Amino acid sequence: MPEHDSVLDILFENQEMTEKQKRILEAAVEIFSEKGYSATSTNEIAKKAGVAEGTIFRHYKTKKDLLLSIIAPTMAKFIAPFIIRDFNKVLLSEYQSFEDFLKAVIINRMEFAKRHLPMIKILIQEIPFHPELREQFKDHVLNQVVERFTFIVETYQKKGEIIDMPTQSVIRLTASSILGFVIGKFLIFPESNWDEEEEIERTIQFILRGLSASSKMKG
Amino acid sequence: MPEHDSVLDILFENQEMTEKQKRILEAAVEIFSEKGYSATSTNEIAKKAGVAEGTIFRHYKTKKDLLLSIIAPTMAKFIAPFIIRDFNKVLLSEYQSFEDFLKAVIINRMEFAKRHLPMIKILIQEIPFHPELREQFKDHVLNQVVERFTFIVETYQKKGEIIDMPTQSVIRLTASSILGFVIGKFLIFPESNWDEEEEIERTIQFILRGLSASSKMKG
Amino acid sequence: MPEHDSVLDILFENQEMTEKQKRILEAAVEIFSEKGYSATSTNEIAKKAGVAEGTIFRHYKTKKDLLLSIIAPTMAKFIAPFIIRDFNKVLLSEYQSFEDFLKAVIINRMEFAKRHLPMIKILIQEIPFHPELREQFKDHVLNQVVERFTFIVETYQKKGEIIDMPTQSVIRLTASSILGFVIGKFLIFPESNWDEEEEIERTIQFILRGLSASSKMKG
Amino acid sequence: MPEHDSVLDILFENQEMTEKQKRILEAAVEIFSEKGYSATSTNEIAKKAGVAEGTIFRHYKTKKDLLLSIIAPTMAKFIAPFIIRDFNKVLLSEYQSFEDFLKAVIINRMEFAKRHLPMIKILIQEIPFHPELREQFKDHVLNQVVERFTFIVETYQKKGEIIDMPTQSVIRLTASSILGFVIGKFLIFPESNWDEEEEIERTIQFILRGLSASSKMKG
DNA sequence: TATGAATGAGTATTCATTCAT
DNA sequence: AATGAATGAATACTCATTCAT
Repeated sequence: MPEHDSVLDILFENQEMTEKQKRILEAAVEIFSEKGYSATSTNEIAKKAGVAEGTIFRHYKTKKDLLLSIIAPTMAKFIAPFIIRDFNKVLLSEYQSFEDFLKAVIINRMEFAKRHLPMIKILIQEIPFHPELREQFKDHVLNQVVERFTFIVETYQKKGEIIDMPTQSVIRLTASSILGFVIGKFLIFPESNWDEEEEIERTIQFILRGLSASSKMKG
Repeated sequence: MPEHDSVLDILFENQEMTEKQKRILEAAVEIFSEKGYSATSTNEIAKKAGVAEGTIFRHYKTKKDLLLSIIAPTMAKFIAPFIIRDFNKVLLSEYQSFEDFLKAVIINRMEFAKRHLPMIKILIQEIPFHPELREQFKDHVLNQVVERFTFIVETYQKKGEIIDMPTQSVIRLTASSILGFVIGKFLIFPESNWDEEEEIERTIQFILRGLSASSKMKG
Repeated sequence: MPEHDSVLDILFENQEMTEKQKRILEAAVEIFSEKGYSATSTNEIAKKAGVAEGTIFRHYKTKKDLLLSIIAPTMAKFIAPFIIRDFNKVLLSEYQSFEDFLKAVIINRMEFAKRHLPMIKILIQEIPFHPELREQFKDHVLNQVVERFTFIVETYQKKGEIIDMPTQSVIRLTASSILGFVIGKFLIFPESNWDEEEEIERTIQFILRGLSASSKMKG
Repeated sequence: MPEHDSVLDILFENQEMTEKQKRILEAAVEIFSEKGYSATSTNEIAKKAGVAEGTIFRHYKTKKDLLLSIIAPTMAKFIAPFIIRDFNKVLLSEYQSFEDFLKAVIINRMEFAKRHLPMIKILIQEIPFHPELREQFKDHVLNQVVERFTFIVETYQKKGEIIDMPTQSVIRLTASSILGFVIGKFLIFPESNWDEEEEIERTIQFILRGLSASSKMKG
């Protein structure tokens, strides 16, 4: 939140960028997220950015390069909070219960997703079509998240707060619920007016109950 | 399920189609699902189908027409089981508990999704970019599903089997969990070998616990 | 000289070509030879040929392909007379002296070069810049020519009609003199009016004397 | 031969040039000779020269200007030895026979061509495509050479050392043989290892015999 | 003098679509 | 019903050149 506070702040950080380059990124994010990467022409981006088409290629060697320069930092920033040093120590000392921890994480990352919605949309839409992005996503996002959360999940499993289940499954179910909310609210029904706070609360409670060890459901 | 049992059966039903037309659909589904609609050229489809490019346009006025002729029947067939007459009556008489019902639905539709994976993938990928598809999806899929399930959900809510929560939220959370599984297993990690049955069971139990009215989580 | 007698006949032979394809070749040959391959735009070719730019690429995958489809047959036809069966036998029985033979060859190939001047010009201009063309030229033209002529040259060397010198040098010196004439007359000074027949005769006599074994020049 | 001994010395002479300007010329010569003028981009030259693209245009108004600044001095230097004052007097007093004279000239200019090969290559390749260069070449090179040599050739013709033939033809045949050697050895087969000295000697003897008046070839 | 961001015209090539056969 | 040649608009990208710094 320093000098710039655009939706694109995470793309601008630590970079010397000309005004035009910023405008190109801005336009690209907007159109990519609206029509998809493939259906977007560089001509269109140039027009919206108010620059000559050639200018795009002075800054990004190819159209794909432009896509990557949007997606890569978005992925990086998305998991940034998880890869601080002593992640586990901090968390375990800071949050008393799994519920507290989960709430904090969900709300925090949901804020991030909401703020950077167009980039998240691009990310979700394009990953399936670009193998190298898929690899990057698996290596730098999924694996990192699983790695960081394993200890946390196991800790609360030992405490009996959450059910005995492979960490991967815990994460999958949790992520599904959250992404389901984000995608539904912001991407599928952007115009309908949900009571956002209440829906978030419902989602969190759903996850907590779903993972709770307390009541045996089967028999 | 009659004479043909291709992955595309649901596209062929009730239609007189020439051999070439079928091959076109087949090729289109495969390439659309691999590279996305926009990134696919009709030339490519023609080549894979082994027909002349002109032949595609004899059967489908435009490339978009071809896309619709894949997506529309897929949406229709996906909700087909829900729009039979006396849906509620049948269900309530057939399944003793919400769990039974939910299991049946999930397993049935998951089978469908698995079988018709490429079409499902196209559906998911393209809906965000085509407003008319989005409308169609809302009107013919979401609304239908919500409508059909409202009575069911309310019934089990009254019985105390599931928590008191707007039907829409129940459906959203349920659908998120299921789609999260399908997308994760088949689209993001097609090569990794999950224990499919066990993961399905975990997903179902997660949903059931998450929706269970039994244990009060918040104090 | 069958049904077609265009300058391009050697490019059309044995091919089913549409009228437009022929016009494309015609235009390409003309402009390539005037401005060089690199300085020629496909747009320009299309305009001169009276076709849409896309039509070029329906027939030739790339601009380079178009170039090759001009150069390859030209090289092939240029050496065609030399790779008939029993080349040596025919020659030795047909021509009494080396002079007769040389005259026949020179006049014949000079006719060819004159007739197909634009293609020859393209060939000469572009070979230095396309390694694969250079290879093709060495393998399919130079080597073939050297191979075919070795026996002939040796025969006349034994008879004492031509000087004792490596075949390659004999061919180099002969070719230089002929090409020097062709290039000078047709490519460098196309407008000046030489007495063609007399210059050809001078060139031939120059070669014959230059290769004659008779008079010892040194001492 | 003074302070600088680069291949480009003839381009640098009599000029104040910045280091960067020299590097630009150097890069241009190298790339032009490798890929041809048209196929070379100023960007590429700038990169190889290690300067900004704008710098090229500070020194040469256009890309063509850059080409001319290479070709013009090369042509000038090539004929420089011929346009000294009292050219004929010097020659006739210095060389006893036509053979001596021819040998001296050939070896001297061949040295020049060898040393400045890339420029010679550019010259040969580009002259056909630039009318103004062609004019310059005719006026400042060909005509000069013919003019200077006429008296020499006629002198030796009178002495009976060389055959009776128009000076232009004598020059053409001589030049063809020499250029044929240079182009063959350095441009077409740069990698093959000819016995250079011997081939030069063969070429000279070929020319001398070819031009000799001694033996009447035609009966 | 030198830079390098910026440009707009131009490049080869691809595209969805048409149409005569 | 099917072809495939043909199209012209659009595509991503390159070019020589300009200009403010």
